Amino acid sequence: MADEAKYRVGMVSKMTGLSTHTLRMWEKRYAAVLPKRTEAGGRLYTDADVDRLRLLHKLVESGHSIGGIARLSDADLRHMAAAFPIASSQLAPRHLPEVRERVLAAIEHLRTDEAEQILSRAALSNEPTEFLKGVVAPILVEVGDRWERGELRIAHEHACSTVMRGLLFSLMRLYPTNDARRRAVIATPAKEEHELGALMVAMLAAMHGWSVLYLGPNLPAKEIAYAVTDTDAQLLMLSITNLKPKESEREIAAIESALPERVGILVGGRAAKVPPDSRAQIQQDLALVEAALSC
Amino acid sequence: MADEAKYRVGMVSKMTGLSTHTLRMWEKRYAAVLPKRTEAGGRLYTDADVDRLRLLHKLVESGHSIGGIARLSDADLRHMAAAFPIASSQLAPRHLPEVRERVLAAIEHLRTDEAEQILSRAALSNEPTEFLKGVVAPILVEVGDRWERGELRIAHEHACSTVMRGLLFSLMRLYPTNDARRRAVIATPAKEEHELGALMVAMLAAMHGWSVLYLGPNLPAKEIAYAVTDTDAQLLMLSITNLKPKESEREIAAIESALPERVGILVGGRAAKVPPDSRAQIQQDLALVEAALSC
DNA sequence: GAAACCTCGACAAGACCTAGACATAACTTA
DNA sequence: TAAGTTATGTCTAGGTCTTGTCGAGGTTTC
Repeated sequence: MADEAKYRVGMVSKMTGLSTHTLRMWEKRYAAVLPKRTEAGGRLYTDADVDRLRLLHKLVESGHSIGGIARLSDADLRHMAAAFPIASSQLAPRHLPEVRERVLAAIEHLRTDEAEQILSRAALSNEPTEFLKGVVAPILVEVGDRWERGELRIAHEHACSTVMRGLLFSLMRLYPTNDARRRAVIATPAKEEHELGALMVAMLAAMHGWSVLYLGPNLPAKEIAYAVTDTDAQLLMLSITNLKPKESEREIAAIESALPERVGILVGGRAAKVPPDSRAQIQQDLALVEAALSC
Repeated sequence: MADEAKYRVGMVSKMTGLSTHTLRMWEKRYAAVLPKRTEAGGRLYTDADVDRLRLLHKLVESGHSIGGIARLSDADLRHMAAAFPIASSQLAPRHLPEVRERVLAAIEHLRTDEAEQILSRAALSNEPTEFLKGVVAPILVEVGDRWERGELRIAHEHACSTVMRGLLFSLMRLYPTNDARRRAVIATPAKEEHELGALMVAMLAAMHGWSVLYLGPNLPAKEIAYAVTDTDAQLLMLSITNLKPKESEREIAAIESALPERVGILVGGRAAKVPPDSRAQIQQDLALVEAALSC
């Protein structure tokens, strides 16, 4: 259905912006695409052909010579196009929905470098909280959903997590923390493997001048308590997205009982649940987390 | 499909900021790069050429004379470029054992920011392979050992992994890859959670100009195969440190059977084990991995 | 029958090629 | 210190190659 040859040359000309002359020349001289023919000899292009021609057009406009790139594989072309994003198309993607779309498209094709590039730019040209709430979180949710619907694979989910992890980590380091008085420990309790929420929070905390000790996912209660005590931290932040309510309560109770009174505890994430008598606060909304951090 | 030289001199001029005159002169007088030619005699540069020219340009701008550096190897150039900004500040401890000691001490006190700082400096003032073999790997081993001896806790191990992960990730991004021809997928098979070996290899690959798709740990065979096929990669690198021999063999066999012939497979890590009739190569030594990557 | 296509050959603008001259700055040597 | 040498980027001139566009003459599609 999709690989049916259906477009004639005039149509393709309108679709790609290349003249029919040019289309024929690119075929004759460089074999850029080799469309099927009707019995009478008329050219019939597929969707794939059109995509390829668009790509070639874009690359030629950005300075490549058609003779040099016409015979490269589609994959190579896409890769080259990703390497020249600055040229015309993506100067400053400030519009968050567009950023999301483009990142998702890149993830879908496993082009992590492209995703990283778009994300880094967007991160720098947007308010950090907005960026987290409007780009990072929605993308993670969307990728998760699409995976559950079978539209994406585990490989995509891994690629996405990896990109986000690296990005958040780098962003976190943008904020040099010298404030010894405000130290926060951030981690994920035992059995909770999902660390991206914790990373987002870590970034927010670093941004607000906290000195962050980020310990990553899946850490036993004892260890978390030890880290907090040893570093004399004032705040412990936990992220819980996949635990059962019982597990969540148990872990938090265990951590809490091992901590000195003065330590604040902030728990976030979809599956956060604290025991009834706990002093730990649940805070789902990133903006509220931020508010808590800035005081 | 293999060795695509695709940029003509005008394009390269735009990419590097050097005039076409200068490009030709550097070639004629100093053989700085020796691009392939079209049948008609036109220059055709590869991505590697462009990278090299960028490097040379940078070094020339920072005071070196082109005649003096034009014939040096890529590795030497990169080394010079990395060493240059640090040379003046001499803050960086060059002595690797000292770096190790200081990082370990920082980890012991959960001072991750300090560990990061020392590591970043050391990374920039040393040959990457040396850095990996002399600092990153030994520290990971040492932390593991001390943990087993009860001298360090899980929290330390987590903190250490987190720091290293972030560091390797950032270092990987230092090498922008425009080379569409050499694509590598790097991951860890199902059940293998230990990703730091894979990250080290990913960094090496990026350094050698490979375009790296890093997928992280614990990925099922099908997914790995899908990613390789979908991205048209030439090389798959796996790291296996904690699997049982049987598991290792099973996973690799599964991956291998789902891959096209042309894809090279390189397996590293303490617990790497391949089935007897496999075409996958085992390579434990980072220097040898590097050798495999540079050809 | 008009519009859309086909092939082939021609053409002009611009990108490139080589070779050699030149200007400037840095370094050597008398 | 002055003069000579070397290193290096830029320019010109004359010729070749690349590539988009046109037109002529004929065929297919609607």
